[in-house]
Amino acid sequence: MTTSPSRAETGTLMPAPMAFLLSQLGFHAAQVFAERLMPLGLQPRHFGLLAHLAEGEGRSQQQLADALAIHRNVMVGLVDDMEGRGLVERRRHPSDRRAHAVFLTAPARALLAEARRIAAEYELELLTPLEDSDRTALMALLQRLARHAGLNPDIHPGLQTANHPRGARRVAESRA
Amino acid sequence: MTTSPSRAETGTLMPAPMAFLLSQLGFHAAQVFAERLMPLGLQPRHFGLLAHLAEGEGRSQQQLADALAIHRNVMVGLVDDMEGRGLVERRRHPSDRRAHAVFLTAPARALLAEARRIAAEYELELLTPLEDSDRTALMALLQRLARHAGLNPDIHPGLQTANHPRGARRVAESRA
DNA sequence: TATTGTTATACTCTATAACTATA
DNA sequence: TATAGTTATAGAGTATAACAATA
Repeated sequence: MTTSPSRAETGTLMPAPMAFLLSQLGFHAAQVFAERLMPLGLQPRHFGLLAHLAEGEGRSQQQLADALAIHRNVMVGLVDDMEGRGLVERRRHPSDRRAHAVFLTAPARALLAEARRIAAEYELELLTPLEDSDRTALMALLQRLARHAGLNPDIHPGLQTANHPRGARRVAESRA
Repeated sequence: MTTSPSRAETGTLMPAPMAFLLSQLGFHAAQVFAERLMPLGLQPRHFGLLAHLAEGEGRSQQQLADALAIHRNVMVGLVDDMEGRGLVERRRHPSDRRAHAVFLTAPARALLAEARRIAAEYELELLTPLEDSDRTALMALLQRLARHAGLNPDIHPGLQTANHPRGARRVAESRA
């Protein structure tokens, strides 16, 4: 082979090196996290729902969907899945007979704890090359960017399933 | 409403605040970039291919697929699409009659220039809250993380289409 | 009339495997 | 026998719209 004049945009040639690097790292982190979660039978969206419920149970599916920016139609399947595995329970909503009140089960709490352990473990690996002062500095810088970008701490853009008035999503293909 | 004991994991409660924030920002940046590219009729993958070809034309589809970590089957459709829009040309490969040599067209160069302008513009917006010294520091920190994570400057994980022996991808759903 | 949960349908995207023509 | 490009098929995931029950 040896035909590799490749090794293109190594940073300097990119018009948006920071955005690209940020995006690369962000997708990579999400990918690794998802892989490590797999042995638990969980996907990031499951983790997101569990973590959110742990902060306050009894919410309706619509409330959960809004909070995580997942479409309610998708939330149905997500709750179906987790209820089938005995991780959440649908109970009667105290004030709205149309809605369900979603609760965690004991096994779900144990599973969430384990998932959090895995997340913390990966966090350490990811940050290995940085000393404490660097980590603090990086965190502060990223938070400033996140704040300016208007990011909501509860919402991960990778889990969004459109709808929520949040900007176009349609893709421009000129294929067929 | 006012029923929002929500506002959960605001950073301190997260087991992996840096990884989560990084991922949030990375997905957000990719999302905004994709939206801004849409008016040009381009998706990030189109931009990736154009940018890569601009660094060296005449490569085979397989070489391009390897370089960008896109599956060759997907590369076919991508090149089909772009060829149909007059952005790339498939010519005879000088040394391998099985392969095509892919080249950019003049309109593609103009389009790539415009896309780069858009990218540079977004980069500035994203980095608005940081002064120059902060930007330099952030860039350095992210590069250290990227290097440690083994990221390839040419490959964006969000464009990967599996196959390439790069680790599992299968998802564990226990639905049906 | 609007909203919650649900379901059905169409559509997009991807994975996988196969095939051909070359190597 | 292996590889480049291509195509076909099936599957996962999503968007959209509709519906019944309730607000």
